[in-house]
This record gives sequence, structure tokens and C-alpha cells, in this order.
Amino acid sequence: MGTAERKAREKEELKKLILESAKKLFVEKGIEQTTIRSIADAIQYSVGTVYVYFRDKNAILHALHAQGFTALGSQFKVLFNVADPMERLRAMGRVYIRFALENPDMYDLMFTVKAPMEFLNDTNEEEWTEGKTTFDVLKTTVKECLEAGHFAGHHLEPLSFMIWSLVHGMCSLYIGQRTKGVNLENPATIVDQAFDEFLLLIDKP
Amino acid sequence: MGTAERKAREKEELKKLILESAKKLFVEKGIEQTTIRSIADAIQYSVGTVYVYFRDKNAILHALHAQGFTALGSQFKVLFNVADPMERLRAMGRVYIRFALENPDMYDLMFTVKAPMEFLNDTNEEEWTEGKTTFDVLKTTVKECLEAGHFAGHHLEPLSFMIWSLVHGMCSLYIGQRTKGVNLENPATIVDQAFDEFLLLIDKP
DNA sequence: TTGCCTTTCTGAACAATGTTCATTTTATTT
DNA sequence: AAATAAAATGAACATTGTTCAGAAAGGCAA
Repeated sequence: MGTAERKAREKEELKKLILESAKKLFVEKGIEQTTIRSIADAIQYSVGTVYVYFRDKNAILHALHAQGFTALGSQFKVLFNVADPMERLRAMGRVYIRFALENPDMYDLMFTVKAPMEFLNDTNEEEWTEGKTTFDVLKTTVKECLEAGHFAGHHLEPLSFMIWSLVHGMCSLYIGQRTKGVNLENPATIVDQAFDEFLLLIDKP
Repeated sequence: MGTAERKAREKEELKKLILESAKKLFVEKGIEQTTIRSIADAIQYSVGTVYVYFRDKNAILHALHAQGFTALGSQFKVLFNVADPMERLRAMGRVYIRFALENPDMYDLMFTVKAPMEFLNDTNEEEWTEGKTTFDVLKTTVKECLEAGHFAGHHLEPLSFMIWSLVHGMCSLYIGQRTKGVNLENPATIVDQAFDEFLLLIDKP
């Protein structure tokens, strides 16, 4: 019987369709406008059908947030063509910042919105795989830096977390409109300027 | 006529009462449970009355967020008894982190929730006074550090923003449950450990 | 084809929320 | 005591996520 197989495929495709539609709405109109009804409207199915394929809205937002990590991760992968770990680390920072500022809503979903994490809690998942994987990429590079003699006296995990926190903090404050109090000549580049300060700090010795 | 005066005072007091009740609910039950109805219930007035004193929920949340900045600011003030600017800078970091971890919901409201900023936008306010004032306190200390010969080659504003971003990033990721991917011996102290790494970085001669 | 069963889909209905505003209640002034 | 002003009310509305009994569609055996 190829029927069961076909049905499974159709199910999978409808799930994909829901997700595509959700993503389109999310990117175009933001998280607020991405309602279950608007998704259902867009794919021309009823509200109830959406709930057949996703247990709740958190599940949809978690799936979207995972897509964000895939996108960011594939950008990071490219950077492993850079042999020098310090140079790669700098490039990762730039890429991260660019990604955040070009996709603010997606960035919010990945790193600040509660929904994706609530989904993990609700499904009793211990680990935040998406974040862990991406963080491991950073750690790998930091580790190579340490092995190359940089960051003498530092420790891998907390140092990596510190670096991540730094770039995240800048992006988070900027996207969250918390940079109004920081008066610069060119406020639009505050994040890049601050990152330069960090590079200056770690390049010193 | 002392009537008008008394009325004004009564109005002010009811406004305060609403805010106190809102804060209590906010601290005890979090932002989600702080609904207009629950506030109205708590002060034994009707829903409509709340709207007589606050244009909308954003206005209430903005007022609460301002209280948070007052609290944090008064903790910072104490630190100006520390003469050495570098030591004061370190202490500010500790105080900031402690404040964030001890008042996660308030911290969220101050630095990540959109509502307070939307209130500013809606009321056509250009500046984010609360944030600016607190950031100025940091800048003052960083400036003194620069004048004392530390951070050679750095620039005040972006350097200050970088430091703020660093501590904010750590707190933000921790509170937002994004530290699940960072496996440490003692995960509860990840923020402090990462801050130590930062201190190690800036203390290098 | 017909009738039965399973799967899929539907959309009305519910609860919770922010918000509004015509009406009522209370207070003040004349 | 009446008239006026101010303050408070709460029913009603729109919008959300969510549920679930029933309808529709699809597959399968007689």
C-alpha cells in the first residue's frame, strides 16, 4: 500500500505549508500580526486545522526560531574557511551583528521571546539544542584561539559566554530600542563602534 | 478654596495606589498576571477608573519601569563612595548583575519589554530619560577610568556602551533562559564567572 | 456500487484580555 | 434645594489563543 506513505507525505507538506505561511507573516508583519487566524487565512484552511499540526502557538514559534538558528548556523559554517581563529572570531562577531540587525524580529524570537523556551518546558525537553549547537560553534573557535596562545589565563566556557553576551547585549539593546540614551555622532553604527572597542580590547597584548 | 488642592492630592493618591497595586502584582505574579482587571480588583475600583488615571497599560508599565531605574540608580549612587574608578566600575557590574538576577521581571521590563518604549513613542517623547540617566552614571565612571590612564586608546561612548552591553547581555540571556546550552560545573554562577573573565581581560596591563 | 470505518477538517463557542463610553453616582457650588 | 461639575462605573466590543462535537472526505471490503 503506497497510500499510508502518501498520506504521511501530505501531512508533512501541510505542516510545511503552515510553517512557510507563518514565517512569511512573521517576517513581513512581525510577531504580533502572526496570529493563528491569519495563518489559517493565508493557507486557506480553518483555524482548527492549524491545531491538528501544531499543539499550540508556542510550537509554531519554536519551529520558526529553529529556522533562524539554521540560517545563522549556515552563515557561521562559511567562516570556517578562515584559518586564523582570531580573525574568524572577529568575523563571527560581524556576521552575528549583521544577522541580528537585518532580521530583528527573528533575532528577538531566537534570543529574547519566551515562547520557544516555553515550548521546550512544556514538552519536557532538557536541552535547548538550537542554542547549544550554535554556541558550540563559537566555543570551537574560542578554543582554537586559546590553543594558539591568545586569551592567556582565561577559561573556555565562561570566556565564550562572555563574548556571546557582549554581542548579544549590543544587538538586544539596539533592537529593543534601548540605545536612545546613547548619543553618538552616528547612532546607527553604535553597535559596530562598540564591537570595535571590544576588538581593541582583545587585540592589545 | 482648599478644595481644588485637596482634590488634586486625592487624585495623586489614587494614582499612586494604582501603581502600588500594579507593582505588587507585577513583583508577585509577573507581567502576565498584571492585568487591568486584577489591578482594579486589588484596589477595589472598577476597570474604567484605572483608565481615568492611566491612558493605557503601556503607561502603567512605563511608570513601573521608571521605578526600577530609580531603585537601580540609588544603588549606583552608593558606589560613588568608592574613590578608585576602576574599582567602582567593577562594583557597578556586580551591583547591576545582582539587581538583574534578584529582580528578573523588573529587569525584563526595564531592558527588554517593548511596552515602556511604546509608551514613549505614543507620547512623542524623544528621549528615554530613565535609561539615559543611568547610562550617564556608567559613563561618568568610565570617563574617570580613562582620565586615570586606563583603557588607553578607547573612546568614551562606545566603550561605555560595550561594557553595558556585556553585563546586559549576560543577564538578558540568563533571565531569558538562553543559558541552557552553556554547560558549566556550576550553571547558577555562569553570569558571575563570565563577568570575572571580563575583569581579567580589562585588568591586563 | 454500496455501506462502513477512519482520517481529516471545520467553525462555532469559550475564556481572557485591553479598551471605550454612555450612564450613574458623588461632590461641589450657587 | 437645585444645578452643575467631577469621578467612577461596568456592560459591551474587538481581538486573541484554544477546544471539540460534528461534518466532510477518503479508503476499503463486501
